[in-house]
Amino acid sequence: MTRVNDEHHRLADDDFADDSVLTDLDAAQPFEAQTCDNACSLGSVIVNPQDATTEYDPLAIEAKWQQRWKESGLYDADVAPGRPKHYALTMLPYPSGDLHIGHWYAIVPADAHARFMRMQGYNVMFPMGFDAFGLPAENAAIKRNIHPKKWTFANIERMRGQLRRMGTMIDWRREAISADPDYYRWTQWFFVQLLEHDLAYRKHSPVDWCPSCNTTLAREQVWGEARLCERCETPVIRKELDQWFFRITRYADELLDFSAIDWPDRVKTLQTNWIGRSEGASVVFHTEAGAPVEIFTTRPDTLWGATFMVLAPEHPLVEAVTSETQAVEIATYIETATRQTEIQRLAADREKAGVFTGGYAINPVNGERIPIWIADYVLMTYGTGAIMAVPAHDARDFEFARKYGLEIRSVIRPDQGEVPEGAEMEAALLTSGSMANSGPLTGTPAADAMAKTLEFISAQGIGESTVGYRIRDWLISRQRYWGAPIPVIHCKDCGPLPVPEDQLPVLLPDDIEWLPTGESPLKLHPTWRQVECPACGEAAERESDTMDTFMCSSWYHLRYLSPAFQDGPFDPDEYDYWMPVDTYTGGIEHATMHLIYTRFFHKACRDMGILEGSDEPMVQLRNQGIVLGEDSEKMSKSRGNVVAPDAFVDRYGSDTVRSYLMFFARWDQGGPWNSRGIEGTSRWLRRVWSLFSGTHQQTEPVPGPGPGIEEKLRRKVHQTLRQVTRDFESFQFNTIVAALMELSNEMSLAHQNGAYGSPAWVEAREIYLLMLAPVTPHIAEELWALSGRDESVHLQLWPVVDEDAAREDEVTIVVQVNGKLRGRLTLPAGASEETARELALASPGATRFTEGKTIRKVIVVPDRLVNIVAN
RNA sequence: GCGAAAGUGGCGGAAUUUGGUAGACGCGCUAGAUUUAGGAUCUAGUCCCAAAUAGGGGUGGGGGUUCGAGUCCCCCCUUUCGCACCA
Repeated sequence: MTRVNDEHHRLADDDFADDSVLTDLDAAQPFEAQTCDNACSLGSVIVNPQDATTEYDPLAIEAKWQQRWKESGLYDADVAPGRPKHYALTMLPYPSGDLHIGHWYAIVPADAHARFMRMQGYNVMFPMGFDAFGLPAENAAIKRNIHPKKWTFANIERMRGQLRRMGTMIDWRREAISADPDYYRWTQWFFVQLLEHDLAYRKHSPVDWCPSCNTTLAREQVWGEARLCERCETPVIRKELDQWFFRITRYADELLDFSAIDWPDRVKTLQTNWIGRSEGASVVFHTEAGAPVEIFTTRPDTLWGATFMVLAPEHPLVEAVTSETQAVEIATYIETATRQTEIQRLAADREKAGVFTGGYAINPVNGERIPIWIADYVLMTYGTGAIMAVPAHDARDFEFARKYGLEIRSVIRPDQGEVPEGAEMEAALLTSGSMANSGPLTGTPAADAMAKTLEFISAQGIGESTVGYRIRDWLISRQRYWGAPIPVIHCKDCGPLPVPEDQLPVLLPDDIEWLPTGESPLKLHPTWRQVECPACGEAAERESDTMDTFMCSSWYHLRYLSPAFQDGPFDPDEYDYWMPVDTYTGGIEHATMHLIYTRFFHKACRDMGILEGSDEPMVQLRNQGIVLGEDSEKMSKSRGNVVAPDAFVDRYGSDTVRSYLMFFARWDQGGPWNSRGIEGTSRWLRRVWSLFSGTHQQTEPVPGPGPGIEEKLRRKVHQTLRQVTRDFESFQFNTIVAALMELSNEMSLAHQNGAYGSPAWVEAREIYLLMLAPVTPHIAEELWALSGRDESVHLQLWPVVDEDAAREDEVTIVVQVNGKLRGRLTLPAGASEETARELALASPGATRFTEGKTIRKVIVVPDRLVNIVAN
């Protein structure tokens, strides 16, 4: 999960991970929040020498408050029965070395939202941790000869400091690190539970293997048609191996049910497509060779149009059905097909090719003898690896039939027209129609075709309705060192057995050696694998594969509940209070990986009796977009367009970086970083500072506010409060900052007009600082203190909109003639339709255009507009 | 090919509840003020055409509904993302 922000930081951005980090690593120092003293000595970059005594000095302010917040435990979140809770979670980072701008973009608005919820009165927990197992650490180890553990924990230390500088409300007491034995002990424990509940199994099967990462990958980690490794974009190859799987397919139907969660449609669609449920039938075809072949079809109503059958080249019955005369050709084809997959099935318009096996099957609905072919357009991994081919009504089968001169027979009568003659068809007929040439079912209308056919085949005992899924069981074995060892012992006599719970964790050995074979050092370790069989006591061997790191990240939100808990993966009291996660934020790239795994994991744990309550782990999900480089390209070290947040924090302070990240783009969309744009939020905060720190005070005596000034100020304040509240609720951070900028402009004007010091001003300042608190917590805290408050601004409740004050008492009414803007009227709010109509009709803007015309109609929208229709 | 999202100034982006003043806020730019200086600050301006404040045009293109469309409907184009021989 790792990639808090953009897609594969983990490895594709090894770019990020390796070089950049390692250069500093020897000198890696814990990065502590600056104390006031040294921060002050750094000085402020933006200085107006004339105001040297009162200038905004973000670095000093931020360091001071971060220190105080830490000391006072301001953000500690504890179980408080009876108090409404809010569990705000953001996807944990992978400790790649340095926090980059994408991490800031993911975490800062999530933090602002969490702070807002806290001011709404919730007991908010906002924890953080590290997804610390994974390949970059091993790559670093091999490349730089640093132990993965050392590399990882040094990076964590560094990133922790960088995270602190953000000024978040993270409760660090809850930090969890997946590579910590106290953590992975429980990851292993979960594996054992899954194994004992038959939700984990070991199977010898073809799996995707990345030759560059030297490990197997889950189906979810193989991308695109070219079948590239998700991390290094190397084409994967296929290997036959004994591997561990989790039965996620058992949960396919439940995972399609999103009714209990508020997640973006996009994610729900991605997961739905990934699961790929399709209803159909399985039908058994007998073969002349004897072995029955089961097929899956979504169109059982076209059974009578099946004129041949196709098996995947890997289908186990290929050999059995192949005739002697075709054996050589078949063997050659299989070899070619296999090699093709191994090299990589090259892209685009692969023409369908296949070979006749020489064998025949019997179509069970009509007893016809149909040839059996093999072709690689039939996939062993979907359905049963065998299809009935209905060329008249399937585009692929049609193409294949034409190429090899196989019979095409239409069994659908289109709504208009006749049943097409197979030999004359130019393309497969895919539209609906009634059944034709279909024996007893001929004439069945399209609407009943499926049901009737299913009824028929089930009555005949030749098939039944089934559901096919695209999703496959989750392959979790990795042939790597830096991961949680799969807690299994292989005994010659007793088979694979789980490590007994009292022997967990199975610790990773530290004394490892990297051999150039690319193989996991665990496999080659001289002693680590040697154990006694827990059942018979004989010599046995440890499993040397480790778990997919997505297993670690499937339950980290549970470890945050009680990271030190020793009697189980989490403290049930904490679970009962805090779970489920109320707001989850992170990148969309995990839609079909982490976000589907963690749902499965939660449901599996529920069924194993480990947890109860909500059927879903995370109630609300929101995704942020990606920050691109200034060149509008994805950031990468090789492109040299990586934005380093530290430099901007040094120069402008965290509050400025925070507010700019919230302001510069729609959060869910992201966009290119602009180093000049940040000047805008920097200026804004300096103006806010001078407005509220006292430096804006005029030396001349102020005559007092003019007429209506206070009222106008209050109106703007409460209107802004209404908007900001609503925008926080809907994660519209850019307009929150815009609204605050607008209000400070308005207040500046009010100040010039003598509002300073008036009751309306005092109220405005208070509300302003409260609204500012979640966005820029340090400056808000400092100005709050300067205004004479003793208690932290972050302990205050969110202000309430005074609707009376927010109400406009005068409105501008637009006068249109034939829909075109012709003038404006200022009227008291709530003026009657008659008044508006008459004033509009008499207005010079209108009369100029209505003169000499007949007025046909006048539309009056109260407090909005008057449209005069005339011709 | 299938699925989803999106096209608004030079740029990032606003336009809420319900179709009702398009361009909020900021960047950039222009002019001026101030300053020894400025990548500082302040003031004014900044959709286009046209022009002193009139008027016309304008939200990817075309059509439609409506008194009125960035917003609703239909067709097309473009971009991005996901899936991709799924039977």
